Amino acid sequence: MEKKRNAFEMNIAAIKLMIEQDGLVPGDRIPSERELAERLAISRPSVREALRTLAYLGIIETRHGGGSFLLNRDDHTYIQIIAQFLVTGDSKFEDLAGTLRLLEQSAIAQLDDYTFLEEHLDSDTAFRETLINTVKNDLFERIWRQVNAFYQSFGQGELYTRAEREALLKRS
Amino acid sequence: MEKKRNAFEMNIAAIKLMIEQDGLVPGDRIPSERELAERLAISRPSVREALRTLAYLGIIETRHGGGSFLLNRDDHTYIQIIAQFLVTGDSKFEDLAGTLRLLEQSAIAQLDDYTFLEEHLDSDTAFRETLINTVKNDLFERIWRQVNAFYQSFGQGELYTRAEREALLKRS
DNA sequence: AGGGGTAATTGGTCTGACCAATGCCACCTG
DNA sequence: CAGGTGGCATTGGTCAGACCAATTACCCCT
Repeated sequence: MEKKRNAFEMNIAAIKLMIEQDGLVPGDRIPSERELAERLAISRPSVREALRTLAYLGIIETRHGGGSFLLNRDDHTYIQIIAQFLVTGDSKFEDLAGTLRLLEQSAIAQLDDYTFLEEHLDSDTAFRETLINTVKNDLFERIWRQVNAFYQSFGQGELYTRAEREALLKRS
Repeated sequence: MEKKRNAFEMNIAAIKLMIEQDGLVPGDRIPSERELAERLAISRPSVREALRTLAYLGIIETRHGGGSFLLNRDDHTYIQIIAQFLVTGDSKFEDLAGTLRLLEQSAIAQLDDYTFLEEHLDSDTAFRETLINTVKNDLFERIWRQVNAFYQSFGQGELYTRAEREALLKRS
């Protein structure tokens, strides 16, 4: 395929290829930085630049003095990375509240039984937390948690009043 | 809060913070590696490890001899990069499709006039793109775009059939 | 056999150097 | 004066080597 990629990306690809060829599985330790440098015929700084990126992506984990280990792909660290860049910059606070309302509205729309939600009408956080848990979708839940965490970091209060919570349930 | 992050992630955060404080916008050139090292009081290899990661994520672009430049957010390729490492199970894919349906459902729920959407019933992508544009919420739109880009990277086809698109409009 | 301490291993960081590509600017040439 | 053209400064790309810090492995002594 494209062999015009720069050296850095080729190094990442080479390390990935070596992991596959060595038959390494999540949890295994990958060769040390010095050994990788020797096997790939590149310097250790170059190896480190590649490993640091892989670690940032959640592909591997490095332990000082211990080594680098393949991570389980189910750790879902990728969504954290995505969220980190989603919430940076110029996202206004109104966007945060609005996005939360949209997410929770779609969660309510697919509810068939919502009687147990009435038990949490008194607490804004418990109400919304319980609501999101009814959606059996891990990605959706993680997105909501990130947006909600960012919303909370602004130190704002409740998203809905009690009357609004009651109205949400009656509308369905 | 979490200030126990390792030095590498703090360097990335520091560079991102400097970009914001300097008021840099996409297209601008960021300080040279040597200048960054001096301003952040770290070594150039450490700066490079951070910059290489940012470049791999598509946040910046580096030109040999020219410098490093901020890229437009829309050009970020980290979704595809991460997807490259996650192409294993279809369980994740189900989450992607489900999340997209939830997001778009909430977009439809707040529509009052949807006649112009009928013009795009023939195209799945145009239909959903137009739908999201009706929501005047930058953060919501960005989340949708990222999830949709992730979904597309799996090479799947349409999210809805034409009949489903028509049903979505009639239900409102 | 168990515990403790030391040495080897490994990641973390830095200094310094040199090469390669780019960009700028003065200089030369028509 | 206009345009090219060469060289020099800047900047990224890569490497070698060194030293520190944390962990691990192993040996030795009890």
